[in-house]
Formats: sequence, structure tokens, C-alpha cells
Amino acid sequence: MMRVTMRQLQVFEAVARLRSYSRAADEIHVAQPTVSKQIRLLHEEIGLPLIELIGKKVFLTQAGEELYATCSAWLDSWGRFEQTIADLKGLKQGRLSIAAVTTTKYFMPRMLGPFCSQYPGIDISLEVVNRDRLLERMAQNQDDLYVMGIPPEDISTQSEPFLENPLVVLAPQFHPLVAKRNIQFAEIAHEQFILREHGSGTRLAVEKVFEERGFPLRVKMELGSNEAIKQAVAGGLGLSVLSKSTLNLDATQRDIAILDVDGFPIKRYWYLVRPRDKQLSVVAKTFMEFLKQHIDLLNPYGSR
Amino acid sequence: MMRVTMRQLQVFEAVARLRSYSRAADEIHVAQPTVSKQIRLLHEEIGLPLIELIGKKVFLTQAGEELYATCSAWLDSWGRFEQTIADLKGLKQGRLSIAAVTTTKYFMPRMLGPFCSQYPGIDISLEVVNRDRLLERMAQNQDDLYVMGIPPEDISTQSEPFLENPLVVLAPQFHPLVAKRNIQFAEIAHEQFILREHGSGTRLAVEKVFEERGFPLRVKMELGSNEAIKQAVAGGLGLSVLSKSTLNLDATQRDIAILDVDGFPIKRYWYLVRPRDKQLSVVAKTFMEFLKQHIDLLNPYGSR
DNA sequence: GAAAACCATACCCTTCTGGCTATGATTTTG
DNA sequence: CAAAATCATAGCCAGAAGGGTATGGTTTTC
Repeated sequence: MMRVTMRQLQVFEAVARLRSYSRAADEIHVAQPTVSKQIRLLHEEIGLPLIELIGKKVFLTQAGEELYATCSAWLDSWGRFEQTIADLKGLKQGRLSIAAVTTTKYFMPRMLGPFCSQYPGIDISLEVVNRDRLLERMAQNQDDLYVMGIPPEDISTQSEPFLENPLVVLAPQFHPLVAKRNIQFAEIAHEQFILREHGSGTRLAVEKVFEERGFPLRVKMELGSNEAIKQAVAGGLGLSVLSKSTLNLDATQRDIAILDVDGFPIKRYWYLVRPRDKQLSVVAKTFMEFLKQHIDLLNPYGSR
Repeated sequence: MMRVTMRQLQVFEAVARLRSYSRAADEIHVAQPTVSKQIRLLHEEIGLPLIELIGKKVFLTQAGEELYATCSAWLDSWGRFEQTIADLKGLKQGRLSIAAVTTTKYFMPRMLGPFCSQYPGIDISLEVVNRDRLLERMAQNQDDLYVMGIPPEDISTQSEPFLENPLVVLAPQFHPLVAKRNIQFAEIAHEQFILREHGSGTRLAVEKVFEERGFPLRVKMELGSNEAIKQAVAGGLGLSVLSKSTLNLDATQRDIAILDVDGFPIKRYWYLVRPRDKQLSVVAKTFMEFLKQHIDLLNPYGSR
């Protein structure tokens, strides 16, 4: 590439447009000889005259016309680029890509809603995937933020809790313990449980509690879906422990109930996770701020 | 405009394309830290990160994608521009605009033909206009070259003769002098003449000769067209003096003849004229060279 | 014809660019 | 786990780039 500088093109464009060196100099706020010099340099660099002075009138040669067209187009597209950048900075535009584990689908949409309406120019994509898929996406840096219940140990990530995620004991509506308060842990320990598969965050937490209390965990059934588990519980197949998020909050669940067991709800949190050295986009930063400010309003459990 | 340099964009483009700093450094033939620095400068200038390094992998942020698109397009259009310039220099492309006085229409086309075929990429425009119109065009710098019989006195032009332009005396085919050789000037001086209007170059030259010889010029008829004059001469209305160019060379003119008068043909030339400080385009220069080299072949009078 | 406008040239100066080497931290690879 | 690859940082330097003033020659304008 020739050693042409942007400044030279900018000066040339002004001269070509205004058909005058001195007016161009005025417009750019430099002295007239500076303009002369830039044009001369440009002309030497390109190897063809670009401008003709007949009398004192400025004419463009054919090469000059070509260059004028080229750099007008360039200035134009650079202008659009600058505008885009300004928009990105000003949040008038942008994309926010979030990947979240399946269970979050019960509340994430409601948290995104207000953010959407506050920044209508921002496109949001929420990928709801299982934990493994999410870790894959994170490894490939496919999203801005990740939401999960148990942040990876991996030191190459950083995470912070942003929302409570209590685990509650679920029983069928007509289970004998439903009406009882302050149920002892031992009272449910011998029950059959329906739980998510090994490796699931919830399962992990339940196993830990049983171990701490010194009871064996009797898993009658492993199901891959929270909805299926709720159906199973409702059908009287056993008890379960699930994130409270999975319960429909508005339409009170009619066929299953939460047991008031000692040690429950297990206090857990939802975490915002991101690669350690990933510098967040302005949009992502803003979203995190937004969450912190609105969490009280949004926190369905209100107990912050 | 931000203080972004082309070099920075070039480096960025390479990094974005190759997804690697060190490979980009190789491609551009600089050390790797140089690339790091350029990217850092760009990033500081724009105010948003453009590149993300997750592990050692290069990812583009949204702003980075925008910039990549922008400067890819730019490099592309600059490449086309450079190609155009190269073509112009190499005469693979270009425009040659010539304005010439009316009489040249008898020979200019034949001179342009061979040039056209040698440089097929060059578009040629030949404007055939009267002298006044031609001077106007010259004042407005509308063409590359101008052809006329009498270059303007104006010092702001330069001109050079390139082709003979003999003025000959024409008589009707059956005029008594047609057969005679070495006719004395006095023998035709009393004849009636049919000439172009005042201000025409030919008219000027004729008047001058008559004055030098001390004879009054008797103009019977003024006509604005060479063709009309030839018709008038053929019709026996009088003699005339015209550029030999106006006679059809191939189909020998049957109804008018050239008289072999003392002092004729008046030696005149066709001139290539251009504004003094106009720098000729490569195409125009080449055309002038071409004319000089081919003039012997082209010169219909062969008497160079 | 005088004044004003316009561009070119010469010369000088400051700042910024682009580039290098050396070195260190981290990641990836073998 | 050691070696290789990859990028960041720091510090240094030469030269390019950008800009200014002074001045002079033309052209245009009044």
C-alpha cells in the first residue's frame, strides 16, 4: 500500500469538494501552505497529478476524480462506523448474549423484560441450555454472560451470586407432612426421592445435605426434567427437592406442596459467570448494574 | 476524525483475518510486539475493546466486527483505486478529449484511428467546433488538447505545429487557368473570390497575402462552410482559397481544380494547443508522442 | 492599474508513528 | 511436566508527518 495518510485524504477531499485550497484550509483549520503541501505529497505518492490549476481555478484530473470518489466513500463509511461506535458506547445499539441453565427459564425472562424496555436498541439473546452445553459455550466464548447455580471451580472464570435460589422439599398435596411445621430432617430422610440426574446442581446439593446429616439418600427415580419431577411428585411417587424457581409463582401449584423441613430451604444462589479475563462489553456491564439495582424488585423471594 | 492511521487499520485487518497476532506480524513483516502495540493504540483511540483474548485465542468484539467490516471494505476499494491508477499509468484505461476546429474533420479521424487500435482501453472524444467555441472550451479547461490553424496569441497557452496545412487556390474545373503552370499572382488577383467569413483563419491568411502583394482582395461571397464554398467554386461563381485538407483525397475532386499560382500553396500548419500550465495526462502525452512518430505516415502531403 | 485573493516554495520545528529488542506471563502442545 | 508458542509490557530510537511563518509570483477583481 502506498504511504498515503488519512490526513492527506481528508485534505484532498476538502479541496476537491470546495474547489479551493484556501477554503479547504479554512475548513480544516490549517494554514494554506499546509494544504498545498499535503496535496503535493499525495500527488507524489500516487504518481499522477490529481489536481490541475488553470488560472487559479481548481480542476480534478481523471485520477483526481477517482480518488475523490474513493475517499468520499471512505469518509462516509468511516462516519457510519464512528456512529456505530458512539451508539455502542451510548447503549443505543448492541447485542447482549446470555447463556443460562435450563432452570433459569422460570425467572430469567422476567428479569430481561425491564432491561429490554429501558434499552430498546439492544438485542438480547438468551440461550437456555443444560449445564454441559453451557460450559462448552463458555469455553468457546460464545456469550457475554452465563447463568448457573454452581459456578465452575475453574480459576479461569469469575462469578458472583445475584439472586437467591432456595431448594425446597416437595411433596404431593395430600402427603401427611404437608400440614406440619418444623418437620425434623429424620422424618423425611426415609422417604423415597425423585431427583435430577447425577451431576445436576440440585442433586449435588441434596446429596451433600444427607451426608452431613448422616442419612442415606434413597433415590427412587432419576428424571431429566423438572416438570417431569413435579408430575411424579404430584402423582405420589415420592418426595423431591427442587429449586423454588421451578414452581409457578402466580398460579399456585395445586397438586404439590412445600414441606417445612428443618434445614430447608437450602440456601443457594444463582451466579453470573464469565471468563476471568473477558472484558465485558458496555452492554454487559450495564446489564449487571441493572440487575444489581433491580434485584429487590425482581427477587421473587424478597428476602435479600 | 479520530487519530487512526491506515497502518493501524491494515494491522487490525490482518489480525482479524488471521485470528492471530503473530501470524499477522509475519504477514506484514514486523515484530509481534509491534502488532500488539498497534492494536492497543487502535483500541485506546476508539475507546472500546476490539479484540478479546480468551486463552490465547483471538475473538472480535462487536465493535471489532464492525471495524473489520469497515476496513475490509476500505482496503478493497483502495485496492481498486490503485488498480485504476496503475491502469491509467499503463494506458490500459483512460479518456482523451480533443477539441478541434471544423476543418480538421477531414483528417483528424484518420489520425485517431490507429491510436485507438493501439490503445483499445482509451476512450477518445473528438469535439469538432468552430474557433470561438473552441476557445471557450479551452478557457474552461474542458479538453486535453485543442487543434487549430492559428494558435491564440494568448501567452497562457502553448502550441506546436504538428501537420502541414497548405492553403491552395481553387478554381472551377473548366477555368482557363487550370491548365497553366506557374501562374503569376497578378493573374488571379482580379478574380472574384468566395471565402470564409472574417475572423476565419483561412480568410486572415488570404487577406495578408493580398496585402503583401499590393492587390485588393475582391470578395464576391462569404460562406460559412467549406463544402458550400467548394460547391460555389464548382458552380463557377469564383475562385477560392481553402485548406488542402478540405479536398477529398481519395475520390479526386472532379469539378474543381487546384491552380498552380505563384506564392501558393501558402504554408501553414495545424497546431496542437493547450493551456500553458496544464500538465498533460499520461494519455495526452502519449497521444502527442504517437502523433510525432506517425506523422510521416499520416501526413497526406508527404512533404515534411 | 492597484489591491486583493490565491497558490507555491522554502525552511524550521515539534510531535507522533512505527518499529525494534529484551523480557515476562500464560497457554498450549508434545 | 517440559518445551514451544503466544501475547503483553517497557524502554528506546529514527524518521515521518503535520504544521507554522515568511515570501513571492499570478490571477482576478474592483
